[in-house]
Amino acid sequence: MTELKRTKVVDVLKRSDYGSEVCVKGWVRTMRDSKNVAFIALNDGSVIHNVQIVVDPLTIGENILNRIHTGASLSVTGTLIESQGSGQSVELSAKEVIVLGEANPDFYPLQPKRHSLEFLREKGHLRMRTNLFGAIFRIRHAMAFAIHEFFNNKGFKYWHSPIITGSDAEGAGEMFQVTTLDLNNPPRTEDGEIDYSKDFFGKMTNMTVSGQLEGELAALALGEIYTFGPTFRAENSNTSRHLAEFWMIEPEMAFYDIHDNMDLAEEMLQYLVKYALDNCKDDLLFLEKRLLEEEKQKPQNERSPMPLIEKLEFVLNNKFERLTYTQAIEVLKDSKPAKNNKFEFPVEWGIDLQSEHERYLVEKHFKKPVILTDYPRDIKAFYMKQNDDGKTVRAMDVLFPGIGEIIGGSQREESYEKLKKRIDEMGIPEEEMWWFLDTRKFGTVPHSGYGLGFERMMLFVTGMGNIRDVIPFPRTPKNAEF
RNA sequence: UCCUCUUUAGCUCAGCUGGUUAGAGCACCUGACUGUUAAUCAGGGGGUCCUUGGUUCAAGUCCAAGAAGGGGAGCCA
Repeated sequence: MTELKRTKVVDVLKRSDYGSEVCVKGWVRTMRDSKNVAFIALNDGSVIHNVQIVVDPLTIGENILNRIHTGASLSVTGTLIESQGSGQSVELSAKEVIVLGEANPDFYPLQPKRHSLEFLREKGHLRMRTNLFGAIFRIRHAMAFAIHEFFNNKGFKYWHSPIITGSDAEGAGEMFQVTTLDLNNPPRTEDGEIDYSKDFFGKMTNMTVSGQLEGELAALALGEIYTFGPTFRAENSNTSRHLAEFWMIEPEMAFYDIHDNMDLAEEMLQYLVKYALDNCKDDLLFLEKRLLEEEKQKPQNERSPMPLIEKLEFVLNNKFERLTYTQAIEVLKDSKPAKNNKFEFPVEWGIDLQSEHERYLVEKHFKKPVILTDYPRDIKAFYMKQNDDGKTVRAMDVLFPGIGEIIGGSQREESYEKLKKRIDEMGIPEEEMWWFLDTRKFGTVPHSGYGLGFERMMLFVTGMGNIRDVIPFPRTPKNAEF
């Protein structure tokens, strides 16, 4: 018998040439059987939907059917038929079922029922076999692809900043050290300090916390670049919005001022949302339905203001609100919670905005994404362009409902003197920054850039609540399983 | 790191002011059923009540410490 080529489930479901022979392969989601007929829901990850296999126990045989449980992998050859049931239009009438791999029901942890997200996190090696995580990771792929498509369409060059850095001046948080020294017996200098000249790179090295500084070098040569790679922060952060290893998109553009920067950020975010709506509708519908069911159990005031797809369309169809930090402080001071002393942290010019302040602006006051600019100099990074007022810098943060800061960026300081002065003021060792300063010494130009947290974008698009559920294998304090 | 909540069957959870043999639904096994959609119905097996220590005649239940996990905060993307 000549072997029939496999057809993916996503393609089988589109067909209507009833009577054709078809071969599908996949994993069993559920099996229902009765005396004369059994039904197998088979999924192969190509689409959220299953194909229904109709099995006549006399044809296939009890010894095969007894080996089929949720999670088992099958190769099924059969005839494409119009479904007599109501849940689907096509199904497969099985002629041959081969059990590729059994899944012992005494040990296979996934059941055809709802599991808690916490439980599935502990089964991180299997959770992508569920409808939910299948949908999430198909969308994750689509978002990554859309990012490359967006920037490529605009002529940006995909740039690879190094993962291992010899600089600890990136200024975005605690770093993971990279070393090949024997930790039990490290070489020491005469002073008793660890002698990093004996380390692999001849100096102390760490995992990068940002590819921005090297990205700026590239922007000042190629014009417009973006990075898209993993980033590492050794912060002891235990929240639903932080990971120790996450993916970040960092565009850097020569000749862009802060307004060009904001335009690009807004256009990119809307492009990604549109891409999801255009290409991931089935998965989004599943996520929306799941979210609605989940929220039924919550009190009214904790529920989302609109269903997932409506929320995405809203962001797509409305301009982001743009205002300065100073204006935002005015709005906050005038707000009800401020007047009733409801904010835990009082509002005054100069403070770093707290979560409660950002949430008020985005979720209560403007009710849409907000871009804040021109923050006080003292609460922002050294490389941001200083305004003429001597107090503020040309920073921009994009704030999203439910997520908070999804993008942080700025116009960069292009003046050698001003940048040098700031580096000195903040006590950053100049010998580590000479190459960065050189860009301002030789052919400097106005330029801008920002960083988008990929998983935070994923949170928004999928409507998920915990960042650990939108990355395949989350790395967080005390957790590096799988 | 701080605040707060949780930890009982494979999973999701109930178990009141301490009191005999620890409960349900789902899953699993057996049987019934001509087409099911997380099928249904009947029966069955299944527990170191997170760990350690304490209070008590008696602890799943009260107290203390620890561990793991959730939610919130800080840091940020």
